[in-house]
Amino acid sequence: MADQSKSLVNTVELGRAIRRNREEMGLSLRDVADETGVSASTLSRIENGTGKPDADNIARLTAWLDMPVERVMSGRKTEEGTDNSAVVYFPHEAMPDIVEAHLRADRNLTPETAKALSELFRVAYQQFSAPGQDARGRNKRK
Amino acid sequence: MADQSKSLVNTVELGRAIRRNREEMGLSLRDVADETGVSASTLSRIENGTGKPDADNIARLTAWLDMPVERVMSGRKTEEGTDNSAVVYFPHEAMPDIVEAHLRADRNLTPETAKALSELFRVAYQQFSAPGQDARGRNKRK
DNA sequence: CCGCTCTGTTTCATACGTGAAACAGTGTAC
DNA sequence: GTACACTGTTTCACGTATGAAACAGAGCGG
Repeated sequence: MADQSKSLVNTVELGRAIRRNREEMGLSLRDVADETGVSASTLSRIENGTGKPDADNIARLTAWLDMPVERVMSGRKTEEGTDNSAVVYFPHEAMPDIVEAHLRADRNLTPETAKALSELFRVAYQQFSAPGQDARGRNKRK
Repeated sequence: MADQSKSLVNTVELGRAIRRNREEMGLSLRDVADETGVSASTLSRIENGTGKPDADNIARLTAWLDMPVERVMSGRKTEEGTDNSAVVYFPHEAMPDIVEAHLRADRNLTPETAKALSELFRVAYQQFSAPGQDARGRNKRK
């Protein structure tokens, strides 16, 4: 009998991800409610990790987060350990953006912390990047 | 306001997949119930497509089927987007490793600089990561 | 025939997730 | 001041998914 007690839905992570994303965008609960079709009350409960959202709402919210559902519904055994399938190589000058995106996606960080870290990283990276050979014009976008 | 009415869970496909898999293996509903932790009655309902299973049961059953949850919960597929092709979701605590790997892959940095940056990042990240939150145990029974 | 064991299905009471609406702060304007 | 508009949270009635148990067959051995 496969462990009937344990909840396979990571409500805490989902809640944190939503709150982070929402605050980053400067949206209210009711704004997100309008966008996703999930009521503000339910959103509040999910962000605070009380109870467990039903499948429809999980689908709506992960879609809104542009996040894979597996991230939240961990029925599968995800070969724990350094899953380097997550490591991808990328256009080199986009590094700060990539890091920033990753930081934003990291629900262990508050939005403020994520922003601070990405700023720190951006500065440090640009400081140290290509001190001598940045003759090649292609640089950070935006 | 995203379609509030439409169900985002493909119960029919899930039910069919389960029944096919189960009959292929020559298992009874109660066998699968024992393996997955989903009761036989619920399994019967799901196989016949009546009602909508909750998130936990979907997780359990897709795991048993070794089927990606996206197959059944079609909130939306990650297709377009702002060049997040390089941005992937990753194991939560592996963030510093990811960044380090990226830095190492960056040809604009000397190995020394890459190492220094990754060290800096690692320290800063661990410093700010996960301030107080821990997994709040929410299993009342067992 | 009866009894037994298996099957899938269907009650049934319970638990709980849900959205609307009420609530409690917090600004901000007048 | 006191209105007003916003915020997040909580209350509430309701719908519904759930598992245990009851049910209805089917197949088989005595």
